[in-house]
Amino acid sequence: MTRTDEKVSDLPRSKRVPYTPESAAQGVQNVIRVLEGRWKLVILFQLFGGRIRRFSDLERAIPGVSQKMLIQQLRQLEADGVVARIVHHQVPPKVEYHLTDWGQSLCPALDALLAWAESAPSEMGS
Amino acid sequence: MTRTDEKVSDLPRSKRVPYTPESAAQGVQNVIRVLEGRWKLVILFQLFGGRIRRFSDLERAIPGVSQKMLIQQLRQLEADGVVARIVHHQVPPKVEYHLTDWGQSLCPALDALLAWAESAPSEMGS
DNA sequence: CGGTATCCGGAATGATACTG
DNA sequence: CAGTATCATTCCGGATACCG
Repeated sequence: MTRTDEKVSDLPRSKRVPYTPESAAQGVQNVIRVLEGRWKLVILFQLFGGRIRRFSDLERAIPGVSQKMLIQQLRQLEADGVVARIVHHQVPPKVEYHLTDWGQSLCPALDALLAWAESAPSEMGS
Repeated sequence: MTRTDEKVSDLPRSKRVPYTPESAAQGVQNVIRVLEGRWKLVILFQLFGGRIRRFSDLERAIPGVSQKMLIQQLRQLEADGVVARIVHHQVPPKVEYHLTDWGQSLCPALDALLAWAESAPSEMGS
């Protein structure tokens, strides 16, 4: 496994396409930045599978989140093109959120991370 | 693409294995937690491909990092079982870092994230 | 209902100096 | 060389109050 003529899949994209190790790290960091935040992943998992939820739905579905945080993370996800926002101009106001196609396509990558975590050597306890 | 009888791969693991959407989000958050930190991914990309680097190598290879942050993030990655540390008892001191097998196996998952980012609808500018 | 505005505390990061 | 210790700063998230 530590051969020098290693498999291509053992090397990151940075070694296969015109990316330096630094820019590749940068690229992944950008992704992490999109995903990080106390509530973003929770929101995403509430929306995966094409589900559409109102602001108040999310608020109720995510115990402990404040309005400030919920709207903030939703806005960031929206700015990043992961989540879409639909405003129904009516009273009382109604705003719905759902994943963009691109946001939905994040699912397999997240699964890969989950699978990686599950493949841990089983001594992780700290 | 927005059918209701969606493909299995359109749903996260939480819908296929005994995980709730919440615990699935929790699982991914744990992974993010391992990966987050201003310098961790940079360190990882310096180590991918079975590379072994000394502390000072990393310090030089990662412009802008302080000794404090470098050692802190290395220690955390080590505690999480991603990075291994080899101390050569000699003077001057020599300490080498490399990825564990498990850490190396993170590469494909990161590539998936990178691929996802590259598949963006091309309006991301904010 | 779906937000905004403001204040606050703790954690993460950075700068700098010192050490085995 | 490979760290540790201390202090300063910046950032993130929580609490609360108010608004169209």
